[in-house]
Amino acid sequence: MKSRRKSPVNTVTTEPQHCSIDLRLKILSRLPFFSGLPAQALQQINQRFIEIGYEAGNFVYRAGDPAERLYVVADGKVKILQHAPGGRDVLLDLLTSGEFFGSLTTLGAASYADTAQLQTSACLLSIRSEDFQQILDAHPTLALKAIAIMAERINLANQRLLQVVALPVEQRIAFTLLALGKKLGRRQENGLLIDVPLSRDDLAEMAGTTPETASRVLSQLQSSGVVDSGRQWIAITDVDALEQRTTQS
Amino acid sequence: MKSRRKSPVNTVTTEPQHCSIDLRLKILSRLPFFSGLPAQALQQINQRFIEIGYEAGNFVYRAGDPAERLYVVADGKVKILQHAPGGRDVLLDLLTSGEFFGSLTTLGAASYADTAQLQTSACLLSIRSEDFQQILDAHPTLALKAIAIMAERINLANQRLLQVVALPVEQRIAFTLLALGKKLGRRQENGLLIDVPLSRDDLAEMAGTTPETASRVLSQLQSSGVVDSGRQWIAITDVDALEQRTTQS
DNA sequence: CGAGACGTTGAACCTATTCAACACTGGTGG
DNA sequence: CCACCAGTGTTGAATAGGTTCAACGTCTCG
Repeated sequence: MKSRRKSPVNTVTTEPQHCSIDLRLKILSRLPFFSGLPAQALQQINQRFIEIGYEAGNFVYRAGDPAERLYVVADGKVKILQHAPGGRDVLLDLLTSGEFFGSLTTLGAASYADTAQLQTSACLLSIRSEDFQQILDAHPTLALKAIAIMAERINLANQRLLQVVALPVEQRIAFTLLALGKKLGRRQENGLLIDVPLSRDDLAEMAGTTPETASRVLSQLQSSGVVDSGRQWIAITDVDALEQRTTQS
Repeated sequence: MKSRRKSPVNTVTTEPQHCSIDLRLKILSRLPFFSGLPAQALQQINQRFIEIGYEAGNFVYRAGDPAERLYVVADGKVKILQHAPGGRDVLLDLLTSGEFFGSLTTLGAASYADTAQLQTSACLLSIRSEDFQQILDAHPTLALKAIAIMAERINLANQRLLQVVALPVEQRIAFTLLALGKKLGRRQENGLLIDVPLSRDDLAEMAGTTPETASRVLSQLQSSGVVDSGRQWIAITDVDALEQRTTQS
């Protein structure tokens, strides 16, 4: 039975009102950064942010652009890419509501090393690095949290490096799908849906392989009943079975 | 001509007096963290550190150990490893005098994700994460610097991931050697000596390949006159030629 | 001097890429 | 409304790059 249902992924375009001032405060207060901060301080911080609405496919910034802003995802999904000279890319992360990216301070590199592109239409909050640096200066607790989050990201990057070097493609794809499921999964009748439009190319760029190989592995997983997938969507139907694939053959 | 001179790498064991109290202050003031801080504050911070001398090969900590200390390299070289279940490891970094590793705050993961091992005998300064967190709290400028340094490390990790995915072994090894030369290079008659004992296994673990392949590539580079190497040492005799190898065949 | 770690080289093998052809899907414009 | 087309996904076969296994050489240190 090869009938592929239409994509169950929610592709509804973000409405303008989703970026309302109310949502802004809510998003900011949900951020690991700002949780626990007095409402007044939050209000002040909120004023420094501007909001930007984009359509899917648009670039927030490209590698090489001057790095002078920090971004927070209010609604939608953003993908962070790294380009190789040979044309092959790596998809570093898929960010969702509440996560930040870009430049935190003015101390770092002068230009972005990676590219940020909208995976779906989205609403972003943005602040000048300069302004955010002042906020960090005024609230040392926030800086400590930022350090902790960045430490985690370093560990994640190292983990992925290890996987690419030490594990076969099949296992890497299994890990990638599980991570996506954990982060972006939505419970459904058919299983755990990865709730973002995701092509074979995207998956390949996450697992460090080619779209053809990603397709092959996915086909095999599908015929084993571990995942269900179609055009631009993937659902994990058997999480345990997929976890087993991360260890052996 | 295959005569290999004895290793030109300085393998002198760190003497106890290298870890003297004088050196401690000097090392700390050289740290990106603490540069520009008033001498008095530095003195206070210095008191929170303890010093530890280790012999080459010893482990500072292993993956899984409770993460509760931050370390600073006073003298010697430390390698940071990540272990794969299959036995294959990745050498994440080779730290030298002035660099830090370990756990900066108590907010992060409860245990280390990587392993720190001495590449040479070394002297380390160490502070409890708890105490360091207080220092960061008291000096927001330090926290900002820490954030910048971590952002750079994230970029570095992503860069390496990209290389492993997109570039052939030869180019990865060339990049690795150039990075090592830039960081640990010492000018010599025969060229730029990578001033740390480095086996083929180490090089392989840095470039994400096997010792056999590393040896083969190195042999080829040697017969082209680009590098000179022996047991546990490598020198770059022609930096420009090596840089060319990072782009093409 | 002997033993063990380190390094080199060869040959077979295998995994994943590459190249290519084809199928399906969804949206656009005639 | 249908036909078309570009984007997306699938599958096959050939290829190549690197690993693996193995044997041997060399250096260092006790």
